Amino acid sequence: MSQFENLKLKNQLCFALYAATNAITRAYRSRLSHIGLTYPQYLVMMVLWETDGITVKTIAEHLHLDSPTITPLLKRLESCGFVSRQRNAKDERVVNVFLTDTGRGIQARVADMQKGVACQTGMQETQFIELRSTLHELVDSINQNQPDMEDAA
Amino acid sequence: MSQFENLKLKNQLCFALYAATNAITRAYRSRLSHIGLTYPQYLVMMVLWETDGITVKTIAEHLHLDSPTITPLLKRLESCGFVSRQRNAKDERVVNVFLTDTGRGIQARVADMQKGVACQTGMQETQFIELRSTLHELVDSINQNQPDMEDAA
DNA sequence: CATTAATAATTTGTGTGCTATAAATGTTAC
DNA sequence: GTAACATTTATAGCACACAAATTATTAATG
Repeated sequence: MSQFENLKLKNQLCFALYAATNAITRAYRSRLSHIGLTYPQYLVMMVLWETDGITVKTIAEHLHLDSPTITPLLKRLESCGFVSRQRNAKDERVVNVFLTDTGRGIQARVADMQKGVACQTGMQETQFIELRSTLHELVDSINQNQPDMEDAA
Repeated sequence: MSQFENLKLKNQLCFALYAATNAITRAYRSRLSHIGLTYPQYLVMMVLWETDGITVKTIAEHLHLDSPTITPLLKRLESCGFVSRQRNAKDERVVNVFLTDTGRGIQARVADMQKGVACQTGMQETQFIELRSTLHELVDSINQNQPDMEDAA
């Protein structure tokens, strides 16, 4: 047993997460490219399919990302014809994002594609659900225990 | 129950992974910035602490990334003084990467920092190990079931 | 009412992560 | 021994993800 056993790559939970996310994103990438979406764009579309017309800020909150991250992403989605962005008349600071007919139209194709990836993971339903649940707990836990106060320790 | 229940964000395993990886990377980012490393750079350093002097290709294989991805990363590590890159004399296609004294010297500080993140996850040892194991299985499974043959389906 | 504070979105700059391609070197076939 | 092929790295360009700063608008305060 070496010193620094905790710094071995294969013992790291963070690396296991990192590698798994990269792997599954790669699995989506080739399939999504046929539809004309990137993986984060696919996530945004899922948010809009659930709730059309919401604001940039709300989309960012759903994805646990910042507005600056998704602003250029939404512009690309708009230039591809999947969404339209409209500044809110009542509060002109706000931009609402709406699905176009095209954006709604690809939903069935995306659902098919999604099944393909699910197969590729080769995971049982029960294990799938448990893993998903554990990961959501992890996210909540990390966000609650944020130090945040910049050098408070 | 709506049609397309499988396309809801909160039901997605991939999004749970994506969000968890983003959250844990953020947790590392603030801590690593004091040391002068980014998160992927930290992963490379862990590889080198285990095996100094290996090639660019081998590092990439350990991290499940491609050489073009880590080449600029290694250059930044070199300009920060953590590693040195040396072209192999026997086979001049190959570049070996070596730790500098500085690169070796930060290992203890990084080990301390790592404990802080482990606390922030608020995870029990047994759950930690099980999650890590499940994720490694998932990565193997995705990589084995690669379609790969470009439109074979 | 005017000034200040807060909020929403964008802009800018840095660092990945990928694809595609090129360049350099090594290996093999003839 | 030279041509064809494979391997390794580097380069260029696109798309995130974030921090910090900016702009525009609204809300809050005296």
